[in-house]
Amino acid sequence: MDTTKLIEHLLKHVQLDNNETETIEKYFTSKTLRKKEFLLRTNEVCRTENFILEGCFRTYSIDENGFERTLIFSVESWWIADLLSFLTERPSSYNIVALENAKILQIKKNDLEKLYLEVPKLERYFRILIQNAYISQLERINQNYSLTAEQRYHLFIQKHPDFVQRIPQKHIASYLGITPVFLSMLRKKR
Amino acid sequence: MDTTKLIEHLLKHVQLDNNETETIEKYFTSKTLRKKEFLLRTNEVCRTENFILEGCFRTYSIDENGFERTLIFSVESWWIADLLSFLTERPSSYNIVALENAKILQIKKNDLEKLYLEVPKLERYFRILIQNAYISQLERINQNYSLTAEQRYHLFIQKHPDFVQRIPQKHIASYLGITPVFLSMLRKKR
DNA sequence: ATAATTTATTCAACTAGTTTAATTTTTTTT
DNA sequence: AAAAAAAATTAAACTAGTTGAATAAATTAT
Repeated sequence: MDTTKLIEHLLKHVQLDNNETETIEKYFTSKTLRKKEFLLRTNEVCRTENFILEGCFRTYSIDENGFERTLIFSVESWWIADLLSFLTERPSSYNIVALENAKILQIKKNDLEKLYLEVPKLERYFRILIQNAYISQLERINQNYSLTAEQRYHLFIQKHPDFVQRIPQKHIASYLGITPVFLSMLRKKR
Repeated sequence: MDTTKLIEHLLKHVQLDNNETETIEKYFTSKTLRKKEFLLRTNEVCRTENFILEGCFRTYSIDENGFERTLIFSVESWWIADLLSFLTERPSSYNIVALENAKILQIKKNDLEKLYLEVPKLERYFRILIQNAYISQLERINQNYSLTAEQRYHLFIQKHPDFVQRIPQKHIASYLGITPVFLSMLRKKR
């Protein structure tokens, strides 16, 4: 199991000695998923925090009319889980699906709690990570309100040029909160 | 300076002994603001994390057409700051204004960093807090996409019945991402 | 208390984005 | 390589929410 990418990422935010990195490594197991395979389905409990080594995931919900709402795209070196379900051990209201063949590292809730006790610096690591995630969510809410769909689309391709290649348009539309039809119209304009 | 409310809130999430609570208390200063006074203005750096003892605040941005977008309402026992500006020490793009006379406890960035070293449990405390905030932001994004303005309004008054009393309608409209005119039309419907 | 200012309401014309459905293009499967 | 399935495009009718402007109601200041 190759945890290099994970350790590298941890080291970007906190200092760790060899003992600590070894302790950390022991708690993770690796898993591969094929394209279209689900990491989590609605009504299941999200049992693991997952660090993406390879591949790309989509987190989405399904509303009462059966429409999908994409909330998050996640790629290499990001963490992915339904935090609410993971923390509360209650059924999730989200789906997480692999958009490409993928490889991840997983840690269970109990193990993460143990790990926090053994390597308290990880409290800091995750605090920083979630702070950043929170900040960008807030910015996203701000932009959803103040920008038109067209502006949001151009901002998206500018911020995530790689996603545009990797991810089907209809999912990008559902991330932007518009219909695939309207996205297609916007693209035609230029 | 009365830090009871702060300590009570901390104790809900982490265990602290008397030494620790005393250490914590020393780092905070208290401040009062009158209604309409600003805690933070666009282009200023957000120097403090603020714990609300009394009163109600509104965090908003102003778009290129001069329209206000309300992102957060915050009341007693919540933390309030522009996290991005606070962490990066760069100018904020948000305004934070008191909607009522208010009393807060403040801690500066350097002091908070010191405090994290002295009382590492606070890393955990803030991690948990921000996790929760992140989760509710994500839910909010989800709802903004899947619900109509009318549904969002009814959800809002159901979730925050107190806010409806305390906060002018036009701010609630700007929080919901609609015009005051349209909110007024929705209210008329029932 | 009165005047001045801000906030909320109402209405009608308007527009950004949706819906439905048919057609074309691309991707996946065999 | 062909067939099947999924994704993207196009067009036209539609609707949720906006805009602007005028009026009424509620707050704030003098």
